[in-house]
Amino acid sequence: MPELPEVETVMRGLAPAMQGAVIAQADVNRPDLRWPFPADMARRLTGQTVLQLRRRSKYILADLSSGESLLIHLGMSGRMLVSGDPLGQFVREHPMAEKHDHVVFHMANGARITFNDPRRFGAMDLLDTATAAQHKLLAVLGPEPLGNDFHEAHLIAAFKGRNTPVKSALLDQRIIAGLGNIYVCEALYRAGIHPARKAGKLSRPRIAALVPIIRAVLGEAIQAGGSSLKDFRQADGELGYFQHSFDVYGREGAPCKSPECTQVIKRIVQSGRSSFYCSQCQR
DNA sequence: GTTACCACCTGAGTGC
DNA sequence: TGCACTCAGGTGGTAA
Repeated sequence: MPELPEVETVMRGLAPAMQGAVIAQADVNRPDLRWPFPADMARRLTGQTVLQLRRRSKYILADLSSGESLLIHLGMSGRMLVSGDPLGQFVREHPMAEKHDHVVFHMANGARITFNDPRRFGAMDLLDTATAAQHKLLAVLGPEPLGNDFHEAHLIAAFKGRNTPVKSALLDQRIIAGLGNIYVCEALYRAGIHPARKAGKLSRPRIAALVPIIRAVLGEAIQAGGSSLKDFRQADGELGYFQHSFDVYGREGAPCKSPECTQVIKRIVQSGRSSFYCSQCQR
Protein backbone atom coordinates (compact mmCIF):
# COMPACT_ATOMS: atom_id res chain seq x y z
CA MET A 1 0.00 0.00 0.00
CA PRO A 2 0.57 3.45 -0.14
CA GLU A 3 2.63 4.24 2.94
CA LEU A 4 2.66 7.56 4.77
CA PRO A 5 4.24 9.63 1.94
CA GLU A 6 1.81 8.24 -0.62
CA VAL A 7 -1.21 8.87 1.62
CA GLU A 8 0.03 12.40 2.34
CA THR A 9 0.45 12.97 -1.40
CA VAL A 10 -3.07 11.72 -2.14
CA MET A 11 -4.55 13.86 0.61
CA ARG A 12 -2.81 16.99 -0.68
CA GLY A 13 -4.11 16.19 -4.15
CA LEU A 14 -7.66 15.78 -2.89
CA ALA A 15 -7.73 18.96 -0.85
CA PRO A 16 -8.36 21.50 -3.65
CA ALA A 17 -11.29 19.48 -4.96
CA MET A 18 -12.81 18.37 -1.65
CA GLN A 19 -11.96 20.81 1.10
CA GLY A 20 -14.79 23.28 1.57
CA ALA A 21 -16.84 21.54 -1.13
CA VAL A 22 -20.21 19.85 -0.87
CA ILE A 23 -20.69 16.17 -1.69
CA ALA A 24 -23.63 16.39 -4.09
CA GLN A 25 -23.87 12.64 -4.52
CA ALA A 26 -22.01 9.55 -3.33
CA ASP A 27 -22.13 6.34 -5.34
CA VAL A 28 -21.36 3.24 -3.32
CA ASN A 29 -21.07 0.41 -5.82
CA ARG A 30 -20.60 -2.56 -3.51
CA PRO A 31 -21.43 -3.39 0.10
CA ASP A 32 -17.89 -3.67 1.38
CA LEU A 33 -14.17 -3.43 0.89
CA ARG A 34 -12.02 -4.99 3.55
CA TRP A 35 -14.98 -4.60 5.90
CA PRO A 36 -18.63 -3.76 5.23
CA PHE A 37 -19.29 -0.08 4.61
CA PRO A 38 -21.16 1.70 7.43
CA ALA A 39 -24.94 1.64 7.22
CA ASP A 40 -26.45 4.24 4.89
CA MET A 41 -23.02 5.52 3.94
CA ALA A 42 -24.19 7.15 0.71
CA ARG A 43 -27.06 8.93 2.45
CA ARG A 44 -24.85 10.09 5.35
CA LEU A 45 -22.34 11.57 2.90
CA THR A 46 -24.74 13.23 0.50
CA GLY A 47 -25.20 16.95 1.06
CA GLN A 48 -22.34 17.23 3.55
CA THR A 49 -19.61 19.84 3.27
CA VAL A 50 -16.06 18.58 3.65
CA LEU A 51 -14.74 20.96 6.28
CA GLN A 52 -11.21 19.62 6.44
CA LEU A 53 -9.01 16.82 5.14
CA ARG A 54 -6.34 15.46 7.43
CA ARG A 55 -4.08 12.43 7.70
CA ARG A 56 -3.39 10.12 10.63
CA SER A 57 -0.83 7.43 9.85
CA LYS A 58 -2.00 5.83 6.59
CA TYR A 59 -5.59 6.99 7.07
CA ILE A 60 -7.22 10.01 5.45
CA LEU A 61 -9.94 11.69 7.49
CA ALA A 62 -12.53 13.95 5.90
CA ASP A 63 -14.33 15.98 8.57
CA LEU A 64 -17.92 16.62 7.49
CA SER A 65 -20.42 19.30 8.39
CA SER A 66 -22.65 16.61 9.92
CA GLY A 67 -20.20 16.07 12.77
CA GLU A 68 -19.04 12.80 11.30
CA SER A 69 -15.69 12.06 9.67
CA LEU A 70 -15.13 9.78 6.72
CA LEU A 71 -12.17 7.51 7.40
CA ILE A 72 -10.39 6.22 4.30
CA HIS A 73 -7.66 3.60 4.07
CA LEU A 74 -6.18 2.81 0.67
CA GLY A 75 -5.18 -0.74 1.55
CA MET A 76 -2.50 -2.06 -0.78
CA SER A 77 -3.90 -1.07 -4.14
CA GLY A 78 -6.34 1.75 -3.45
CA ARG A 79 -6.34 4.93 -5.54
CA MET A 80 -8.31 8.14 -5.27
CA LEU A 81 -8.43 9.98 -8.56
CA VAL A 82 -9.78 13.49 -9.08
CA SER A 83 -11.29 14.47 -12.39
CA GLY A 84 -13.30 17.27 -13.89
CA ASP A 85 -12.91 20.05 -11.39
CA PRO A 86 -14.03 23.46 -12.63
CA LEU A 87 -10.71 25.16 -11.93
CA GLY A 88 -8.91 22.95 -14.41
CA GLN A 89 -6.28 21.85 -11.91
CA PHE A 90 -6.94 18.22 -12.66
CA VAL A 91 -7.96 16.09 -15.59
CA ARG A 92 -10.83 18.00 -17.16
CA GLU A 93 -12.68 15.05 -18.60
CA HIS A 94 -14.26 12.48 -16.36
CA PRO A 95 -12.74 9.10 -17.27
CA MET A 96 -14.87 6.14 -18.22
CA ALA A 97 -15.92 4.07 -15.24
CA GLU A 98 -13.41 1.33 -14.63
CA LYS A 99 -13.60 -2.05 -13.03
CA HIS A 100 -13.03 -1.72 -9.27
CA ASP A 101 -14.40 1.84 -9.05
CA HIS A 102 -16.06 1.08 -5.71
CA VAL A 103 -17.00 4.54 -4.42
CA VAL A 104 -17.46 7.76 -6.40
CA PHE A 105 -17.95 11.22 -4.88
CA HIS A 106 -19.66 13.77 -7.11
CA MET A 107 -18.78 17.18 -5.69
CA ALA A 108 -21.07 20.15 -6.17
CA ASN A 109 -18.11 22.09 -7.63
CA GLY A 110 -17.97 19.69 -10.57
CA ALA A 111 -15.10 17.56 -9.35
CA ARG A 112 -15.41 13.81 -9.18
CA ILE A 113 -13.34 11.67 -6.81
CA THR A 114 -13.17 7.98 -7.66
CA PHE A 115 -11.97 5.35 -5.19
CA ASN A 116 -10.61 2.40 -7.15
CA ASP A 117 -9.16 -0.61 -5.34
CA PRO A 118 -8.64 -3.87 -7.26
CA ARG A 119 -7.52 -5.91 -4.26
CA ARG A 120 -10.17 -4.48 -1.95
CA PHE A 121 -7.85 -4.30 1.07
CA GLY A 122 -8.89 -0.70 1.50
CA ALA A 123 -11.55 0.48 3.94
CA MET A 124 -13.98 3.28 4.64
CA ASP A 125 -15.86 4.07 7.82
CA LEU A 126 -17.87 6.91 9.31
CA LEU A 127 -17.14 8.01 12.85
CA ASP A 128 -17.90 10.91 15.16
CA THR A 129 -15.36 13.67 14.54
CA ALA A 130 -15.25 14.60 18.22
CA THR A 131 -14.19 11.11 19.27
CA ALA A 132 -12.29 10.10 16.15
CA ALA A 133 -9.05 9.55 18.05
CA GLN A 134 -10.78 6.86 20.11
CA HIS A 135 -11.82 4.87 17.03
CA LYS A 136 -10.47 1.33 17.31
CA LEU A 137 -8.29 1.75 14.24
CA LEU A 138 -6.80 5.06 15.38
CA ALA A 139 -6.55 4.59 19.13
CA VAL A 140 -3.79 2.00 18.87
CA LEU A 141 -1.52 4.03 16.61
CA GLY A 142 1.86 5.26 17.75
CA PRO A 143 3.16 8.78 17.18
CA GLU A 144 3.41 10.40 13.77
CA PRO A 145 7.03 10.09 12.60
CA LEU A 146 7.01 13.70 11.38
CA GLY A 147 5.43 15.01 14.57
CA ASN A 148 6.86 16.22 17.84
CA ASP A 149 5.83 13.09 19.76
CA PHE A 150 8.26 10.96 17.79
CA HIS A 151 11.70 11.37 19.34
CA GLU A 152 14.72 9.43 20.55
CA ALA A 153 13.33 8.71 24.01
CA HIS A 154 10.12 7.27 22.55
CA LEU A 155 11.92 4.90 20.21
CA ILE A 156 14.43 3.80 22.83
CA ALA A 157 11.61 3.02 25.26
CA ALA A 158 9.58 1.24 22.59
CA PHE A 159 12.50 -0.99 21.58
CA LYS A 160 13.51 -1.82 25.14
CA GLY A 161 13.24 -5.55 25.83
CA ARG A 162 11.83 -6.30 22.38
CA ASN A 163 13.08 -9.60 21.00
CA THR A 164 11.67 -8.93 17.54
CA PRO A 165 13.80 -7.85 14.56
CA VAL A 166 14.14 -4.08 14.20
CA LYS A 167 12.49 -4.40 10.78
CA SER A 168 9.34 -5.85 12.37
CA ALA A 169 9.43 -3.32 15.21
CA LEU A 170 9.46 -0.40 12.78
CA LEU A 171 6.55 -1.90 10.87
CA ASP A 172 4.57 -2.09 14.12
CA GLN A 173 2.08 0.79 13.82
CA ARG A 174 1.77 0.92 17.62
CA ILE A 175 5.42 1.96 17.86
CA ILE A 176 5.50 4.39 14.94
CA ALA A 177 2.54 5.13 12.71
CA GLY A 178 2.77 5.24 8.94
CA LEU A 179 5.91 3.31 8.08
CA GLY A 180 5.64 0.42 5.61
CA ASN A 181 7.98 -2.06 4.02
CA ILE A 182 9.64 0.30 1.55
CA TYR A 183 10.58 3.11 3.88
CA VAL A 184 11.67 0.80 6.70
CA CYS A 185 14.12 -0.87 4.31
CA GLU A 186 15.42 2.48 3.14
CA ALA A 187 15.74 3.92 6.65
CA LEU A 188 17.60 0.87 7.96
CA TYR A 189 20.05 1.08 5.06
CA ARG A 190 20.79 4.72 5.75
CA ALA A 191 21.20 3.93 9.45
CA GLY A 192 23.55 1.01 8.71
CA ILE A 193 21.37 -1.37 10.72
CA HIS A 194 20.78 -4.96 9.59
CA PRO A 195 17.02 -5.62 9.37
CA ALA A 196 17.33 -8.84 11.37
CA ARG A 197 19.05 -7.12 14.29
CA LYS A 198 16.95 -7.52 17.44
CA ALA A 199 15.30 -4.23 18.36
CA GLY A 200 16.03 -4.68 22.06
CA LYS A 201 19.74 -5.27 21.41
CA LEU A 202 20.39 -2.02 19.56
CA SER A 203 22.48 0.58 21.37
CA ARG A 204 20.83 3.84 22.34
CA PRO A 205 22.90 5.90 19.88
CA ARG A 206 21.95 3.60 16.99
CA ILE A 207 18.26 3.85 17.88
CA ALA A 208 18.56 7.62 18.27
CA ALA A 209 20.15 7.88 14.84
CA LEU A 210 17.07 6.28 13.31
CA VAL A 211 14.84 9.20 14.27
CA PRO A 212 16.28 11.88 11.93
CA ILE A 213 16.86 9.27 9.22
CA ILE A 214 13.21 8.16 9.24
CA ARG A 215 12.11 11.80 9.11
CA ALA A 216 14.48 12.48 6.21
CA VAL A 217 13.40 9.45 4.17
CA LEU A 218 9.72 10.27 4.60
CA GLY A 219 10.27 13.95 3.90
CA GLU A 220 12.15 13.24 0.69
CA ALA A 221 9.48 10.77 -0.40
CA ILE A 222 6.72 13.32 0.16
CA GLN A 223 8.71 15.88 -1.82
CA ALA A 224 8.93 13.36 -4.67
CA GLY A 225 5.19 12.67 -4.60
CA GLY A 226 5.61 9.21 -3.08
CA SER A 227 6.75 6.00 -4.72
CA SER A 228 4.96 4.35 -7.63
CA LEU A 229 5.61 0.65 -8.02
CA LYS A 230 2.57 -1.07 -9.51
CA ASP A 231 -0.54 0.54 -8.16
CA PHE A 232 0.13 3.92 -6.63
CA ARG A 233 -1.02 7.06 -8.40
CA GLN A 234 -1.35 10.58 -7.09
CA ALA A 235 -4.82 12.12 -7.00
CA ASP A 236 -4.27 13.63 -10.47
CA GLY A 237 -3.23 10.25 -11.87
CA GLU A 238 0.46 11.13 -12.02
CA LEU A 239 3.15 8.77 -10.77
CA GLY A 240 5.33 9.42 -7.73
CA TYR A 241 9.06 9.57 -8.29
CA PHE A 242 10.74 8.42 -5.08
CA GLN A 243 11.19 4.88 -6.42
CA HIS A 244 14.03 6.27 -8.52
CA SER A 245 15.80 7.19 -5.28
CA PHE A 246 15.59 3.79 -3.60
CA ASP A 247 18.94 2.65 -2.20
CA VAL A 248 17.90 -0.92 -1.50
CA TYR A 249 14.19 -1.58 -2.02
CA GLY A 250 13.62 -3.80 -5.05
CA ARG A 251 17.35 -3.77 -5.90
CA GLU A 252 18.24 -7.39 -5.11
CA GLY A 253 21.48 -8.31 -6.90
CA ALA A 254 22.29 -4.70 -7.82
CA PRO A 255 25.49 -3.07 -6.52
CA CYS A 256 25.34 -1.26 -3.20
CA LYS A 257 25.25 2.48 -3.80
CA SER A 258 27.84 3.21 -1.10
CA PRO A 259 31.03 4.23 -2.98
CA GLU A 260 33.40 2.19 -0.81
CA CYS A 261 31.22 -0.95 -0.79
CA THR A 262 31.73 -3.92 -3.11
CA GLN A 263 28.65 -5.90 -2.11
CA VAL A 264 25.34 -6.35 -3.92
CA ILE A 265 21.93 -5.81 -2.31
CA LYS A 266 20.49 -8.94 -0.74
CA ARG A 267 16.89 -9.93 -0.02
CA ILE A 268 15.59 -11.93 2.92
CA VAL A 269 12.03 -12.69 3.96
CA GLN A 270 10.97 -11.62 7.44
CA SER A 271 7.46 -12.41 8.61
CA GLY A 272 6.50 -13.03 5.01
CA ARG A 273 7.75 -9.63 3.85
CA SER A 274 10.80 -8.96 1.70
CA SER A 275 13.65 -7.07 3.32
CA PHE A 276 16.39 -5.58 1.16
CA TYR A 277 19.77 -4.71 2.67
CA CYS A 278 23.55 -4.57 2.17
CA SER A 279 25.41 -7.14 4.26
CA GLN A 280 28.53 -4.97 4.35
CA CYS A 281 26.99 -1.60 5.16
CA GLN A 282 24.31 -2.87 7.53
CA ARG A 283 25.36 -4.65 10.71
C1' DG B 1 2.34 -10.19 26.85
C1' DT B 2 5.07 -11.19 22.72
C1' DT B 3 5.93 -13.09 18.35
C1' DA B 4 5.03 -15.35 13.95
C1' DC B 5 1.99 -16.69 10.64
C1' DC B 6 -2.33 -16.77 7.94
C1' DA B 7 -6.08 -14.84 5.40
C1' DC B 8 -8.28 -11.36 2.84
C1' DC B 9 -8.35 -10.38 -3.10
C1' DT B 10 -6.76 -9.29 -7.63
C1' DG B 11 -3.53 -8.66 -11.21
C1' DA B 12 1.12 -8.73 -13.11
C1' DG B 13 4.98 -11.35 -14.16
C1' DT B 14 7.39 -15.71 -14.96
C1' DG B 15 8.21 -20.36 -16.37
C1' DC B 16 6.78 -24.42 -18.61
C1' DT C 1 -1.15 -19.32 -26.32
C1' DG C 2 -2.63 -20.93 -22.09
C1' DC C 3 -2.09 -22.59 -17.63
C1' DA C 4 -0.07 -22.80 -12.99
C1' DC C 5 2.42 -20.60 -9.78
C1' DT C 6 4.53 -16.71 -7.13
C1' DC C 7 4.58 -12.27 -5.43
C1' DA C 8 2.98 -7.67 -4.04
C1' DG C 9 3.18 -1.44 -0.75
C1' DG C 10 -1.28 -3.66 4.89
C1' DT C 11 -3.32 -5.29 8.85
C1' DG C 12 -6.58 -7.88 12.08
C1' DG C 13 -6.99 -12.23 14.08
C1' DT C 14 -5.20 -16.34 15.97
C1' DA C 15 -2.05 -19.82 17.57
C1' DA C 16 2.16 -20.89 19.84
